[in-house]
Amino acid sequence: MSDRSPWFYLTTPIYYVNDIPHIGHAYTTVAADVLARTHRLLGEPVFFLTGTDEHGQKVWQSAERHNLPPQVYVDRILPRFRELWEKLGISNDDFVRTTQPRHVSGVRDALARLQEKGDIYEGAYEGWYCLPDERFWTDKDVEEGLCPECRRPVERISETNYFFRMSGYQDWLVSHYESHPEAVRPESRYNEVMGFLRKPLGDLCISRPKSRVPWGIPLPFAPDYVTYVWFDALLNYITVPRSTGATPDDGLARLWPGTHIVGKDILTTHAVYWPILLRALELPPPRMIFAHGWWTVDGQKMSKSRGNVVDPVGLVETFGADATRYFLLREGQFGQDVDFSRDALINRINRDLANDLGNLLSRVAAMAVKFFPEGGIPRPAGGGRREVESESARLLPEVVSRTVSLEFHRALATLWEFVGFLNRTVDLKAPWVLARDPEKAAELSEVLYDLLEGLRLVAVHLTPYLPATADRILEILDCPGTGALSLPVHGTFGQADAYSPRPGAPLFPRRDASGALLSDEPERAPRKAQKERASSSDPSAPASLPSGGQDGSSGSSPAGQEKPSPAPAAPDAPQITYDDFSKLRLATGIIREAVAVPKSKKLLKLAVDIGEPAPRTVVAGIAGSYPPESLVGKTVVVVTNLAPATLMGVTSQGMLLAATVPDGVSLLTPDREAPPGAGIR
RNA sequence: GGCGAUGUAGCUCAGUCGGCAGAGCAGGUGAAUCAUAAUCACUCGGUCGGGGGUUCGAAUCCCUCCAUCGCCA
Repeated sequence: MSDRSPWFYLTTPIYYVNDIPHIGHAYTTVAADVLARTHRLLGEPVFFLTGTDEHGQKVWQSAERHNLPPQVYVDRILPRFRELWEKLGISNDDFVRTTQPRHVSGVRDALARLQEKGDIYEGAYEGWYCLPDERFWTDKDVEEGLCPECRRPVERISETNYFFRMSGYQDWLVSHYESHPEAVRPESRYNEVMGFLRKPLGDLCISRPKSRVPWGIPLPFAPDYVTYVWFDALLNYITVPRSTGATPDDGLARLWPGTHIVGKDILTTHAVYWPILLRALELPPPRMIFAHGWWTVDGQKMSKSRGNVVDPVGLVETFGADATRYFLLREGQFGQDVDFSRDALINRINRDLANDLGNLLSRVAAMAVKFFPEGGIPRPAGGGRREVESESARLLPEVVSRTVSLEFHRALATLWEFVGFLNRTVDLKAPWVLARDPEKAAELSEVLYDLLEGLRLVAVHLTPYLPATADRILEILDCPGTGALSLPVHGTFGQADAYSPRPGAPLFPRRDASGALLSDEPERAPRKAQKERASSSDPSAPASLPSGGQDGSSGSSPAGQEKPSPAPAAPDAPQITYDDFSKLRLATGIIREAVAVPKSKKLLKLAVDIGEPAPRTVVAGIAGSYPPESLVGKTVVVVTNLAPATLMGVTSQGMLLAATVPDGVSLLTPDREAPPGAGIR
């Protein structure tokens, strides 16, 4: 099999569906997303896979506790991950679940093959078993009857199981790594793996008796056993490629070998067991395994028992997907541990995103419009000094090469070097001075073109990291990407013919120390006040960080500013004018009929009387909070000039206003009786 | 206990082949007024963990001690 498939096949680990997603999951997946998007930007065919690990004892037990069949249970908790990836803008090409038939059959095929080759044997095993960790320990490991890893009690278990013969492949693996030192990174992890391989490898237990663990893939040759979750999970990296071709072998030949991004905790599994398993299946080893570091929180290890687990959903909701992505990859080296703190996050947002980048775009776009109200700032003819061009040619290729080698923080630092250069250029060229002298009009135009073109290049190179922000920059520059961007086509200076930018709301509003938006800062400099804020300003903050709009936060704003923070309802929501608001037509309406929309869990079809000759049909996603019969006769608030939309086959001619509350929604209703169709302002 | 790594400015870190100690953030001073009180310039700040050695010359190479971390047992 050729090792040089043109495809860039990239995976994250599949996440244990029983876990609550935390910042570490987000870290791995965002990093992989940036890498995948960069390779796409370079014009390579990319297959980016993530997914969930759904078998095993813990899932089975949770399902039992919820009184649900395991499959129903995992279907129900799956959205925790899926929705997080959606919110974070993850561009995976496929999503594997270990309960999918394509995976199950792939695992069974692999097991049957190993069995035929004689790489699997039956053996007895006796040892101490830690139920929560789902692993055995030897007598030496166990201290006082407690699991050495999690300190919970272990139990003595003796059982017959199936084992995978690994020892026969050890020499091969060592020589493979000796000739491919780049295959495990960073280097310190490579050294660890080589150290691990200096000692003889034991065989790997790959089964669990069904009587103890009923939730898994049955062994094809021993139906009373299920496949051990690790073995099951690893194989996803090839069961999915198998499912993408006309035949399994076609699909595999196209995509495999892949590149794996994993956390440092699962390095041995991926760098030792997995290549050997592949070898036994006569497949080549992975191209590269990169083990990244862990997040600490305010200098402390992140753990459930400490209660300091950082919730990525809260981060995205408070700070936005792009700011979160930026922080994750900018704050530390990808191979090493990094510390999370709310102060550091806010600092990155204010300094790098708002001040350096956002403000650069604001000032350049504002000057372009001010000095050339008709727009059309052309690409300067001929040569001349092109500092921006040469600087872009010096720095931007490095941004790409750093990214491709997974040095994300250095890639971003380099891109920000260019941003800083553009800011310096503004000060140096002082367009506002040029603008005072009509004879300098040509020079002014050239300077602005250079800056705008520089900003376009920033946006293009930002695409993998901050996709939504990159789009917004291109929109403001009025050169939105025509479909897919490509570095060879769009990545060099001088591509745009002319600029007529359209300034918009700030890319990243500044935040105060509590994280609230500072959209309209008061006259009297609050800067001193911020500087003076006690370092112990929010002793209460540590644990639950940004788990949504905890209203404690605005009250604890520094220096006793009583000013209510300007409603940070939607973190990235631009400020609107009264004109904007007045476009909205709101009216009271009385619900005359309410029925469930067939096949929908959330939607109700309502007939709402808003004083028009006939009631309007409005489809509302409130079935979770209101039984249909409870709604008839209720007075509600309707947006009446919303463009109609068809949901589940029913056309809705408006929408109801409702507050989002913890357990669903709460409809807005007038405080006193109001007739249908009363206007609302 | 074995193997490996790390220790550089208040913080986070870069430092190639041995050749005058660097960046960002934080601190200080000033300039500018296009911009989200943003930006820009200048500046303060280091016994390169301790000790010893090699060398004309050591953050860099060698030895040793200390501290921290990782993998394994």
